[in-house]
Amino acid sequence: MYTVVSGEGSGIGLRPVSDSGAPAGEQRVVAASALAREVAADEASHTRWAWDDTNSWYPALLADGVRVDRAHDLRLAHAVLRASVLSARTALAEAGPTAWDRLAPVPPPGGPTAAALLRPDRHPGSEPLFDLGEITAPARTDHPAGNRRSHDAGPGSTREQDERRAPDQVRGPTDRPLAPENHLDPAVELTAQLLTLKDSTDPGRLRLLLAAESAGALAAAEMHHAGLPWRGDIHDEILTEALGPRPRPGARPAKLEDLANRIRDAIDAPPTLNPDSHPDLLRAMEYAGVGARSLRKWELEKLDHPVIAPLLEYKGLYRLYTANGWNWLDTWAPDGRFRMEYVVGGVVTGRWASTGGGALQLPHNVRRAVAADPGWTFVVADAAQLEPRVLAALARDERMAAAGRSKDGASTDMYAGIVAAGAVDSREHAKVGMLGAMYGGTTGVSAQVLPRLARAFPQAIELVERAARAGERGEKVTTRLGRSSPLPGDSWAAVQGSAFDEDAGADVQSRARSQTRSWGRFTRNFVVQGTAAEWALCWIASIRRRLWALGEDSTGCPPGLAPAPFDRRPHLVFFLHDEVVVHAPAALAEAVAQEVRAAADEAGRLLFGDFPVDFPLSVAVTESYADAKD
DNA sequence: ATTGAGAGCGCG
DNA sequence: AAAGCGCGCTCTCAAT
Repeated sequence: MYTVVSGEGSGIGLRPVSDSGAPAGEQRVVAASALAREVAADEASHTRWAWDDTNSWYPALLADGVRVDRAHDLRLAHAVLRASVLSARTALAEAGPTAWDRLAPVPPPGGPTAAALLRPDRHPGSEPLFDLGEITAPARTDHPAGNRRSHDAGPGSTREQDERRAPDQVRGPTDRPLAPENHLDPAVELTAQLLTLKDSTDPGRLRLLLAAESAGALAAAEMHHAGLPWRGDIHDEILTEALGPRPRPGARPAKLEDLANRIRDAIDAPPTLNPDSHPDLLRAMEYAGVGARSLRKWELEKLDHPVIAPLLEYKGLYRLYTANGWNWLDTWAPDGRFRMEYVVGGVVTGRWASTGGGALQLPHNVRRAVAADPGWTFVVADAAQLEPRVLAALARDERMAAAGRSKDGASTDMYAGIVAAGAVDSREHAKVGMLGAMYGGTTGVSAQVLPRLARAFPQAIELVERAARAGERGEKVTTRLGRSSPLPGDSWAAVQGSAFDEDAGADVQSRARSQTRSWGRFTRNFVVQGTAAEWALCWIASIRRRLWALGEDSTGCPPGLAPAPFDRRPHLVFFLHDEVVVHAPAALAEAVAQEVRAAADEAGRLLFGDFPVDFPLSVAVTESYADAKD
């Protein structure tokens, strides 16, 4: 059973819809102020809440202390169903783009991103659907961004990326308003999606994917609501220790100023030289005979010159200061919680992205500021070698899966297992070899050991090779649960075509070839990264359900600093691709660790049934995120 | 003033 | 050791 939630004039409509998509009762309209109470009452019926965008509705419910168990996020589901090859021959996929294709993700309320949108103060979610078009948060586009770095960006690559953007992508507020007929009813859309599932070639997998994606949206909203416990005083301590006291606006911190002077001295540069200006610094270094052709850290490290040491130190501290300095602290964690803004499904592969705050790039050197509340603790868990294990299971490569299983209490390190299986000589070779196989590496050690891996694990290697070849032909590839890759844009085909012209120059042909291989590397990686993302979604979906159930028994716990409804409950506070942080009453830590492990097993079964693949975790119970060694 | 690029680094 | 996947952020600088 579903309950469709929608804005209806001054109130909010709640419409029961059956699992087959048929209306299952009259819509009732309730006042916005009564929504939380109504939803809480209906949770007992275990309904699945269907709404346009989780962030339009759920934050307000959480603010009222109401947690929901299941949801169906129509925007996210629509995107999956439109692209999946499993639903390619359905009405929803074959029709033209609708308003649902134009929706940009709604940012979490109350954060810097939402504030930047200058929205008039309204009750969130009480507006009709088409108003969502005002959101200016950048929608993720369909390109794999394989050409973003300069060294492999051929001429015109930027233009190509723009052309790859589908014409129906959401744009900013200057975009023309959607026509009234495009203002679609969420109940109508839900019915269409349920029919699409039924007509798809694998309803089971797609249903699971949509449920996992929506559960992810719930988890992301909950993590934003709860926030990551953040000790501003510790953060300040880290910064002051590294940089000196906080400088007045416009000034460099003392340590940076110091290092800047040492850099200038070492290369005889004038005091006016700004080390933040790459062209100026590089020119001055060239004049001093340093011999650097770029300012990349790993290239500088190879050089021997008095300027190198202070320059490397400067770069490190500069990074800390600009990306995660006092400014960041003021903006993103002013009140003891870092409220990260995840963008569920924000990456083409299905991984999450984030906007503002850099939640997915939290550097290790500030993680000490992530400290549990008094009486509480963190359970930090990460999946060991997730992607190669996913590949083994995806390919049903029994020998590779066996290399990842622990025997007789032996190591659960899959790379060690690959060595033990006699495939390669060292753990390092196993690691770079597998990474190369999954990323499409063509040089160095990675390429050297690939043939040995292919001999030992022919099924796994064949799977990624086939994905690469499909991409090179311009075809879609699909993950375990049915998320399909985008097609390359029009300009891709144009370049391919022009390479076949009689008078095609060598440069045109080589550009076409390089573009072909680049897309092949993208699709090669898509199946693995995308399926790993699905495993992770199932994992956190299971975790959040288990944690809630665990909390039922802990009502004796004294309330913590965590906001309701999590004040007495262990809850997720951080997610990073293959890693989670749970904030839990200290007394529940061991129970939480057990549930997190059970959730990983459950995720493996959901994706791969009884195929014998293990997903071992490394789990740490700790007061500080920094102490969780990974 | 604002915008877009390139460079570089953070994370998985 | 520095190529091969996916991202976001912040800086400078040139163009608008």
